[in-house]
Amino acid sequence: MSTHASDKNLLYKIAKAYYQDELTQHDIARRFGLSRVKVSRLLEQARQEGIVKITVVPPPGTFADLERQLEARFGLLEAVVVSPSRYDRANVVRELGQAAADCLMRCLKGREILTMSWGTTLRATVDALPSRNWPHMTVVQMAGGLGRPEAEVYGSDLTRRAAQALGARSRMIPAPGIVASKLARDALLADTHIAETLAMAARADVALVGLGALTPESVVLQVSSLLTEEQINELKALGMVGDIALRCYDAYGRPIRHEVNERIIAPELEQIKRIPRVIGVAGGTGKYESIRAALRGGLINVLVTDDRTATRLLGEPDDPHTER
Amino acid sequence: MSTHASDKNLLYKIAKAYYQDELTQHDIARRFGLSRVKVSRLLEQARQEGIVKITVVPPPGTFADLERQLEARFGLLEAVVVSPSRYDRANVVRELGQAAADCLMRCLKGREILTMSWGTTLRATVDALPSRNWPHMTVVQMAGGLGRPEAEVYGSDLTRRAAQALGARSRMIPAPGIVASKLARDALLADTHIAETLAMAARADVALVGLGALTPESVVLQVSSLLTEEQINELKALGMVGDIALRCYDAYGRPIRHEVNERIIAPELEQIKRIPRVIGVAGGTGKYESIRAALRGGLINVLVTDDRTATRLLGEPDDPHTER
DNA sequence: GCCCAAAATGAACAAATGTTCACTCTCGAA
DNA sequence: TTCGAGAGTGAACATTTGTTCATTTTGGGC
Repeated sequence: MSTHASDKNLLYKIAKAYYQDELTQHDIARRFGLSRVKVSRLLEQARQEGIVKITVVPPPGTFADLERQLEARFGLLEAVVVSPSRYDRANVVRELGQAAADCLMRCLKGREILTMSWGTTLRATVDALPSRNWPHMTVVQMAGGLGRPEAEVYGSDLTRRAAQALGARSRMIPAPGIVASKLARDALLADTHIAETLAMAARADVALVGLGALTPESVVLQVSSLLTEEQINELKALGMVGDIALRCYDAYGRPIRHEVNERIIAPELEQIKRIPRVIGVAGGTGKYESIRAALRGGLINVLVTDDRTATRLLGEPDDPHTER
Repeated sequence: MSTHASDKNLLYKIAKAYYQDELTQHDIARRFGLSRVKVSRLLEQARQEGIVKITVVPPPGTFADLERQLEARFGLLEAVVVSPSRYDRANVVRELGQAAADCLMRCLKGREILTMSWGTTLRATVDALPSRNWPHMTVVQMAGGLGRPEAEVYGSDLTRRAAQALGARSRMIPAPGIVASKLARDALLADTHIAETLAMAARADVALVGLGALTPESVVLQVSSLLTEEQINELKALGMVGDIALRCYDAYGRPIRHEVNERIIAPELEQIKRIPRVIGVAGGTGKYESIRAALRGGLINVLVTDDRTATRLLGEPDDPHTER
């Protein structure tokens, strides 16, 4: 329903008064002898008819629209896309870490429970954390450690360093991530401290996780002492494309049923999904399938990645399996 | 204070979410893990920094900006500018009448007291009134009549016709506008009905008035039976440039002190100024000085005129005497 | 490490805006 | 004329947004 000229003129004058002169609808109503409700409706009409145009200017050199598409497509709370200056693994990881740290800091206020796994990307994230003094925050280790206990890269190290940077309390899991048998795990879970720590991780406000993939660097694939070649092949055969905190998932982000699950010290995927904010950080070559799966399965709701991966993720047709 | 790229990116995403996706600030806050207040502030910043641009598109073929300038310059509630198809007096008056009728109808709701003077322009206005059924409205004659009582153009005629068109009650002044002596006027004002009608006019919600000018067609100048040539010259000598409902004013819209005032049956200019909405209708050649004076003196707060006069009114330097 | 000024924060409040719903008005048909 | 459908209206209510102010946090100097 279009209106004739004199009506448009009124719409224009009211819109000018509202958006330009910043009068309130109440004032405009009094001025023109209309009711406030009517002014509200006329403004609505002015927007409808394009008399008022609101544009949001994309800041140059950012990937805001790519991010918005990712958010929309995969139902994310937020997507963060970085454009690495070089695409070698070390640099991608460093820049992802920086972006993830920014993104994390933005949503922390200093009184939350933060849980985190470990991995190269998260290490870069921790390295990029600014220093704070947040005694009311707790950083909780999400999964048991891997590798030899004296190797500081995995296990409690990142949690400790993150807590230190933020001036927060920390809560460690003094146990390996994969143990030799279900029995061994049950024994460890009988330990009050370990059980409570896992419970705490499960009810964290924010989780910060890396997305493992089937690349040669993969942590999971390297612990040959506990996972045999055969078991790894079984997992692959069951469709495994990646893991979050040792919990393996298939191409749709569904947990893989396998005996190995019973030997892992970490929250289950279903528990992780219940955490309000799960920030997944991953990018670079080889992570694509794992990220896609985590997105499809709704395992994470914030994604920090690089522009190439982002573009690739959007390059596919829509997919009915996508959950969120 | 400018911000760096990643901040702008956040501003952009929030602005998009707010203005484009129409999420509430509350939702956006939850989504990005911020407080609502912060989102409000970031949006403010986004507008400041020009990330959000709001434009109001002027509808073609109207004089909205001319109107807005008039409003701003003379502190009007509203200005209405028409562009007559031809500039002969008859046509200008007809189109002014149409516009004035629209403007009047827009601010009437059907329960007000409307008071009106008379004149050719107001006649055109009344002719353009649509038909309504507003039994709770009252149309009050503002000034006594002029000319021979049997001539229907002046006096009560317009008031009656306006009331009829609107289905409203009417209230007439059964008396001439200018009488022979102060004594005669006092006698008339002793009449309860006349006195009450004038009082009612003075507390009207809306007044509709023509602006008289010193043109040959002027009604005031033609009533030679009551105003002598000499008196008219005296008025001119005192600076008279026009009148509203027989009340003469000078170039700054100030009332002119003269004996004639005491013989007029109409509210004083000061009383008219107190009416919340005084719509002045005038345009075409010769009305300029009178309009300018009425605007300067704040005698009217809504002006309906033609584009040439409007342009001319804006063409002058600012003037410290202007009141509103 | 400690301290301070300045900036940032969010809870509580105040204002502005949007929405609903019962009612009124208008217009056209009978 | 009367009648009724449909549009239009604004009071009351609900929601959203803006502002203030006491407090916290931050960054920088020592």
